Amino acid sequence: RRLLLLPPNHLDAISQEGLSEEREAAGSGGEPARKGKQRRGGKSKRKKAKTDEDDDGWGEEEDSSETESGGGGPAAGERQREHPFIVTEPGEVARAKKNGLDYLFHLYEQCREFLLQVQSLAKERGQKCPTKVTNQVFRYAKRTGASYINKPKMRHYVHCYALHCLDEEGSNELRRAFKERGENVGAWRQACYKPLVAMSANHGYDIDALFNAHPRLSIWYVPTKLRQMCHVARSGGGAATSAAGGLPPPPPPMF
Amino acid sequence: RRLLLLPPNHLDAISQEGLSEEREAAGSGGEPARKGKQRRGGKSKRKKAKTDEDDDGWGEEEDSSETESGGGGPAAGERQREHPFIVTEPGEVARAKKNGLDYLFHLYEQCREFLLQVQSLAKERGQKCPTKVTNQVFRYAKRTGASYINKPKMRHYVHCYALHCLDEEGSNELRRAFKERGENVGAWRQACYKPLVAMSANHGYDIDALFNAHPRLSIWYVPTKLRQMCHVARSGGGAATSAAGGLPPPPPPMF
DNA sequence: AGAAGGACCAGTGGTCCGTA
DNA sequence: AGAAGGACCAGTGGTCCGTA
Repeated sequence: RRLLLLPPNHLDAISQEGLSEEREAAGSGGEPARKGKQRRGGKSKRKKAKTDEDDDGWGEEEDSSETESGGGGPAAGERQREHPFIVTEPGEVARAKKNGLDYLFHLYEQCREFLLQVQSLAKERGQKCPTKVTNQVFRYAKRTGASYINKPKMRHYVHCYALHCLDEEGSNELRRAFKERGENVGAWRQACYKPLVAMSANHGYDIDALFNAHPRLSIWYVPTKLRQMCHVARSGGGAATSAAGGLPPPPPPMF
Repeated sequence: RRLLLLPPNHLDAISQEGLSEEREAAGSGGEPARKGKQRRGGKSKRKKAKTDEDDDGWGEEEDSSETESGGGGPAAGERQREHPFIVTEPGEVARAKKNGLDYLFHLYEQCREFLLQVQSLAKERGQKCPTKVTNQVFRYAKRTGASYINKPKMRHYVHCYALHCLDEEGSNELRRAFKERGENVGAWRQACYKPLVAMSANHGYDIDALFNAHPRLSIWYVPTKLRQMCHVARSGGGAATSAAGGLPPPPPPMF
């Protein structure tokens, strides 16, 4: 069951060791390992050879077509990243060093499971219990081996996941349309904002309420840009722009 | 209406100016005002002469009995603080440079009003809306002139306020008993923990649930020590201490 | 060019400890 | 001594920008 959650090309504990070595090597002499703006040098991450259990049918590849370093795993000095996403239809499996959108959404479900575990641990220990996917959860995910999950990525696509949660049909249609047109992931991502703003209008443009009403979505922070777009839509959506003085801003057109 | 919320001895805008001067004087030469561990020197706060409107019947004094500086307001170089709390019965007004516990609890109600204002502003502006009394709320309170409200003080007595909210009768009895015995505020404060832990037992020792069930209490963070005490009570409250290996810790005796 | 993510940064929750 | 609160600090939310 757990293995089904692994990504097609995840990094493993070996990478963690690589990181550790890097960290230790940095503090030469034992001083508190200054973290100046320049801490980008050391390249020592490694990728492990893919094992059979890792093939979970989610995307597959990254094996024989390993060109950059001849034989086995990549040489030291290569920085391993997740493959970029491409716009895929629902159910479509991405090929050729790409990841599909089903996999993207799957990462959000994984984060939710990590949150549930962190919550469960916190309760056992009598500690504060997070209600959202926090830094603590990302750290836990990484420690648990899910090194392919990171905060910037998850935050970047939250609103895409939101559309998937709130209007799966609409989300699916959008994916098909953008794949058809050959648009890249960035364009699809941008297009996910509009239907969400439209949905928020039915709730007085309260995007937080919309997120909180959905149990799998409520654990995610509302992205700043989406909140701003809903605010602008509420304020500027009407015919005329209020020319009156400062105080009570445009009333929300509720339902 | 607003004036009724002011404390018996609040500081005012003058104090803020004093602080500003202090801050500017610190950065001698224009460098980024280093904030080393030593930033404790400058004394430049001032207290303003009390005006008639300030007499709101909450505690009164600090007027003619001003001994330390002869005539009018205190001289520059005096650091003004709120008067310390003393244990008072419900309805009892503290005298002689002391503040009573009704006033303490009143501060919590004031913070709630400041939170409501911050929330209202945030919603108007389409910004994140705090659900708790955060740093932002304390900053807003201070800016609005409530310089007598500060975070360490409010956090220090949160559990006392919790008892007042959740069991006003019990809280009142405790106050009477501790006043009778001539106990100081610290002793009364310590005594407020126990009844709360006992109440939490009825909710599976889930102190967060207890806080969240009360609308005026739910806006306050659960104090670390109270959470720990509830955890200890849940774990060690039973007859025997589990000698078994690590994993599933003591089950909560729920109701 | 398009995209993934290490690392930074302003402001947070939490509370110590120099102060009165 | 008992108590109020300025100021510190580790770890947060947020995302930029050097990287691949």
